[in-house]
Amino acid sequence: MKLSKKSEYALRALLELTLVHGKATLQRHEIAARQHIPVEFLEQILLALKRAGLLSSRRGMRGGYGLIKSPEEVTLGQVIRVLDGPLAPIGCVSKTAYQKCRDCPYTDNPRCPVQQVMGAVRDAIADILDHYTLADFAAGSPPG
Amino acid sequence: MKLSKKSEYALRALLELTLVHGKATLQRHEIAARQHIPVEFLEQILLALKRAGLLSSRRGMRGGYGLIKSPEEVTLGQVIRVLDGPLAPIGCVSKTAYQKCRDCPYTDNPRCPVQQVMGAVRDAIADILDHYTLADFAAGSPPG
DNA sequence: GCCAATCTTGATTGATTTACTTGGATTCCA
DNA sequence: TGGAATCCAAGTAAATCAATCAAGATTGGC
Repeated sequence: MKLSKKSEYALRALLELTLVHGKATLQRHEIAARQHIPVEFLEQILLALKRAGLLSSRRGMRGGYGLIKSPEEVTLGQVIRVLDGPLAPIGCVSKTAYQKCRDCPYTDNPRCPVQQVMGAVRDAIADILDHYTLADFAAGSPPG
Repeated sequence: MKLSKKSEYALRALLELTLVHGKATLQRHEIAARQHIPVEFLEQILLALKRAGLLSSRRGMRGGYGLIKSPEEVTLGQVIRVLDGPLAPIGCVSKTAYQKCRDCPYTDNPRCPVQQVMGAVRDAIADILDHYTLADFAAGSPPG
């Protein structure tokens, strides 16, 4: 049940980009300094977020990164899925990346006890993270 | 946000032991066969559950493992913590294994945005798993 | 008392993942 | 054209995961 450093850094980087959204862009070393993130590691995270369509970037001397979408329409769930994959604790209850469980005596019967509990856990996690936007996150207050 | 194979197998093994609770004990190969678990791997899981005080065991020819506690008083949260460690996605929001987060610009200020979201996620997970007993699990119906 | 079945314990392995690092290529602006 | 930035593919060291293996300890049955 762990969040990777990659996802944590991604959230923190997006926090900084949300704070300056509309006003400025930031270079990787600025984000790294503000959030104490190893700069070269941060780079590959920003790149992934860019490929996922969340960030724009600009090379060269006055380059940097900026948030493309408005902070109200990006959820933390989306971000974490980009870097860590599905939120579900187990493949057979994932809604975004379902995977049939083999080697299980119930083989995908929805009455499988493991599937039932983990389905509930997945829903609880997704309920929070898919409703928590970057705007909520930067404001430091839960959505609602 | 993943559940390890170890924890999954532990839950499935305990499911079998719950089903025969009070009536019989089971040997590791019986559990392994019913739940398709590699027997030597299962062994170290059962041992960990025994050390955690959940199982009793008996060596020799008519040996085997049995559930010590009643299925109503063992929660899935307890089981998963034995094998996978804390439920919290990040150390600084764990209640059973709190760890101060260093290298974070907020250094443990409860207003840290990451701490706020992940705290909510931890609570949601624990709310489910710490109220879901082995009895609920074996019955295939959520607690309540 | 001996044997075979069973649990107990610790070490080891191989694959994968994590958290970075390195080295270069490309782009932009002055 | 040169320096400052992003882009991108690999590589690496350490940890973790999922087993596997090899010996020992204990018990029941004969």
